[in-house]
Amino acid sequence: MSVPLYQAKAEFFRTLGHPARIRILELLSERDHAVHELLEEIEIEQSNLSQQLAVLRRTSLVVSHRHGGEVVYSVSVPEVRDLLLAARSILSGIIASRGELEAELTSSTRR
Amino acid sequence: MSVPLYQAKAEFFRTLGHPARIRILELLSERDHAVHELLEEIEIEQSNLSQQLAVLRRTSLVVSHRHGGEVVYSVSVPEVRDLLLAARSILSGIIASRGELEAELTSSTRR
DNA sequence: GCTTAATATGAAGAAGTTTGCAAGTAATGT
DNA sequence: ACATTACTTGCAAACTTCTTCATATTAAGC
Repeated sequence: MSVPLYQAKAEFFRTLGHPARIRILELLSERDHAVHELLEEIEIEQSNLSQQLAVLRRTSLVVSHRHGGEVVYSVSVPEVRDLLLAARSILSGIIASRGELEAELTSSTRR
Repeated sequence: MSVPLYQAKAEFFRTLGHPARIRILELLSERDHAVHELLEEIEIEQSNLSQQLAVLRRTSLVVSHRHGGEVVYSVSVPEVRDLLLAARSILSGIIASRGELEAELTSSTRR
């Protein structure tokens, strides 16, 4: 296994490690969106959105096409959707067990 | 969908966004390892490894058990393995198409 | 050609992460 | 008890990422 693979993987995950970028990918995995449409859905400054889109473009997770006045973005890798779903299920598992633990620690049945 | 979910997802991915942490998870998803065993596999200072393990512990992705003199780590969420595999396949897709592109741009068949 | 809407880029400060070092705790062998 | 091996923690310096503001680019409508 080539040495810098871990590096590449880490970078890939770091790309996903931002709330705005996650939302962008979720919106785009439903359907293509123009930038101003994304801007309506996501609570973020215009230039910031543009920066986050640039990050996703750099890692080739999305591609953009000019369509008249608008720039339309789409996910270039459909499997990203599965990855987001997998992450969601892992996360909810973790949150659920954390919740149980907390409930146990907080409950008056013991302590 | 609760508002801070994107936040939680982003944090989750950020946890995976470090080469050492990826390697740790890959090693642990093969089998449990004591810290000094991980240390042999991963090129990193001992205290740094410990910090990265702490990060993974905080997010509940791994758990540790003292076993005599050693501390043994294990993945607490088996699905992490699938996630890493999914990421690998997406990544290699991206890298492959980037490679093609580069080959095209570099090749003397055009330009 | 000028204005406007849509998007991108650059730069600077704030915030967050990583790393290495020194010091701390814990169990084990002698 | 003391040295040793195995690990963790605290902290400051170096580095990376985020956010915002101002400024550029690009196409469309008048």
